[in-house]
Amino acid sequence: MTTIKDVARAAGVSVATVSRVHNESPLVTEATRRRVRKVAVRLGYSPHAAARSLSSKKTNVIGVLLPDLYGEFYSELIRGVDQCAQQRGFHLLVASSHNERAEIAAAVQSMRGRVDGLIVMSPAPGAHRPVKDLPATFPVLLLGAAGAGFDSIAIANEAGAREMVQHLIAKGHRRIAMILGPRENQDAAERFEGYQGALAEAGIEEDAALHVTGDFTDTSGYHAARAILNTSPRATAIFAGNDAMAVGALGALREAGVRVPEDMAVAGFDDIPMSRYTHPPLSTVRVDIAALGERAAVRLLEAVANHRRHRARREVVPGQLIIRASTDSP
Amino acid sequence: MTTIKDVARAAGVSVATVSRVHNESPLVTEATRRRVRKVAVRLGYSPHAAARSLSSKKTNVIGVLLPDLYGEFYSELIRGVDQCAQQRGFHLLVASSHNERAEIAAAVQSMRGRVDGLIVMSPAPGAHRPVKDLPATFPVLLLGAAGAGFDSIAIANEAGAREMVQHLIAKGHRRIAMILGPRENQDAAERFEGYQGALAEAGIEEDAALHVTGDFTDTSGYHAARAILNTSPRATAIFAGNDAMAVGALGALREAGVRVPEDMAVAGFDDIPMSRYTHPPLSTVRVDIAALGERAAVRLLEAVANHRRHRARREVVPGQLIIRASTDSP
DNA sequence: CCTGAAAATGTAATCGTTTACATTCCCGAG
DNA sequence: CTCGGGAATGTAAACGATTACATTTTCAGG
Repeated sequence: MTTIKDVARAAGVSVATVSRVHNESPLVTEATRRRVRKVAVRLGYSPHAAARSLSSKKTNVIGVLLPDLYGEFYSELIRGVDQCAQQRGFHLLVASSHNERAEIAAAVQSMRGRVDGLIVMSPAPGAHRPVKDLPATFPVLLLGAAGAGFDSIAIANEAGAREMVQHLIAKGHRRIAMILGPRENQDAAERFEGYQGALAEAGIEEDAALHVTGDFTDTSGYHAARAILNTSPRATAIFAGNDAMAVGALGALREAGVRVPEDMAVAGFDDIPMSRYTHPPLSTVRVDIAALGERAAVRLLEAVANHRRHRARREVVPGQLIIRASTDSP
Repeated sequence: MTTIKDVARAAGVSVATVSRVHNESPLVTEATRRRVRKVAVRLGYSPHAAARSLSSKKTNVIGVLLPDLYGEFYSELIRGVDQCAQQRGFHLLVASSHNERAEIAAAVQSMRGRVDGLIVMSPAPGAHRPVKDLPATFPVLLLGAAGAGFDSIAIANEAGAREMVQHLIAKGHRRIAMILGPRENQDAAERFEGYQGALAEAGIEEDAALHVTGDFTDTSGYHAARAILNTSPRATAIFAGNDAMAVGALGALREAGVRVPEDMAVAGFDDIPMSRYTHPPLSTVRVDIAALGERAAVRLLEAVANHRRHRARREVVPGQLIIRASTDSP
């Protein structure tokens, strides 16, 4: 591998000059610059990132720590983050910490000296604890759960869920079942609160028999829907904690010969690409995940650039009600 | 930030000893080891990755270079790679190079000194060229396109497509349209070859009017299907170059009141999660993407471990025909 | 108690950059 | 022609680890 020294020697200059050329320093003659560039290309030189970041204390990498990597949600998120990062010359170090406190801590640890900042998506509330014993000046952006003193971006789960349930109520539904997300999952909990809020507002009393717990997978939605079909009096609408479960529910209903939306309305949350193509197309709450990721990256890189004197802010991005055929008639 | 020196001083040993403790060297007394560990924890020390990799010439990171990040394919791939990598203590540096030769080159360049090995997915044949001027010993695994002297893993596109078209022919179809993937995309080209092969075998002559080009997005599939509806005599089956386009096609057919599979059979390729839930469920060729990614990581890490004396191999993973309702009747 | 080899620890060079500081070069003003 | 001062370049000290090699400690065997 050619190093900066090789280039310096071959170009007849010092390493400092070569370094300056590569960092666009104005302190080099145009002639020297050209000569060095040419030699560098000829020798196939490219700076050694580790060495560079050791001495400059910048890695030009941001870490993305996710609870999982399964499904379109994370894929979109990464895409959004990458878009912004790449554009600003940053790389992405991705890690999934299967949601256990210890694993998050380990991941955070092992990223020290590897990244300039961290986007942490903590599904369970308080999972950002391990992040605490990073130096206070280390830029961290929390996605989902907020934490005092931390930058964060969250989805307006409660408001979105509330609006969707209000929509169902407006369509005349009274017995509205909900397929909950995993316990301990913050998004899931907030969406449930929105659901409860809408019912309370409308003076509809809750029936615990209509609350079925899933785990955000389509399979769990399938089973949940079957359970809901056995309620009596039977529910007339299902609000699923996310689209994947709603899709599973649609499958169960089709199998059971239950017509959607005539016999049972179904709504989801997330607006994954697939929702447009289910049969019938799924009403849902859209959150532009890629945009969310991009925004997260922007905010984080801001913090990275400032380092000092950076006030942490909390930001909530609203969802948008998308009404499709699956909730269309009363 | 605490460095190894701080720990050494506080523990009353030399930096070498601290380093040895962290690297599980057997050359330390149990007593010293414990003492150092304790101090390290107390000071919140964790080794600086850049420094470590500068001197040890190992980064414990593998790079994943993808043409894009949109859609479940890449998400699954990353998941598979991460699973293996994480388990072996490696991190993942993800980058998308929007498919242009120059960008790939830039990405490869900027990864020098950052990663121990590279998984490169090159959609266009020959896109691995920029990889060439890495030192010959640098571990690279090509995904998709093969290259002489490179390790590679590819999907059996041609065989899979051929089998699917054979299936359609067996169902009695003669006028089978194909929605092609982007020109220049290797997977797309191979799938087209499989299609042509199956037709030729069956003695069916090709009709260029039945070849519509898309770009692997559902939207392009939608438009392609509309074009296909206007062919005359009208095709009775559509083989889409991937599932996303097949899904788009299904949308167009539903809009046009064309029944699937009675009036028009539809098949795809990839078996994305959504295929199970379309209406009707989509026949497709399954490729276990996550497994593919995992396999890629295994192969790459093997090469990383060996470094020298590593024979490059080419590996092809077969697809599996998944017949669902969308191609069920003649 | 001594000896010497093995075990434990320490010293210092090294990895490839960046960058503060020192040096040299160049050129216009006097 | 000399001088001064900015511009261009060079020198060498970091950065924080790893690791040959050197040194000290330990301890079994005589």
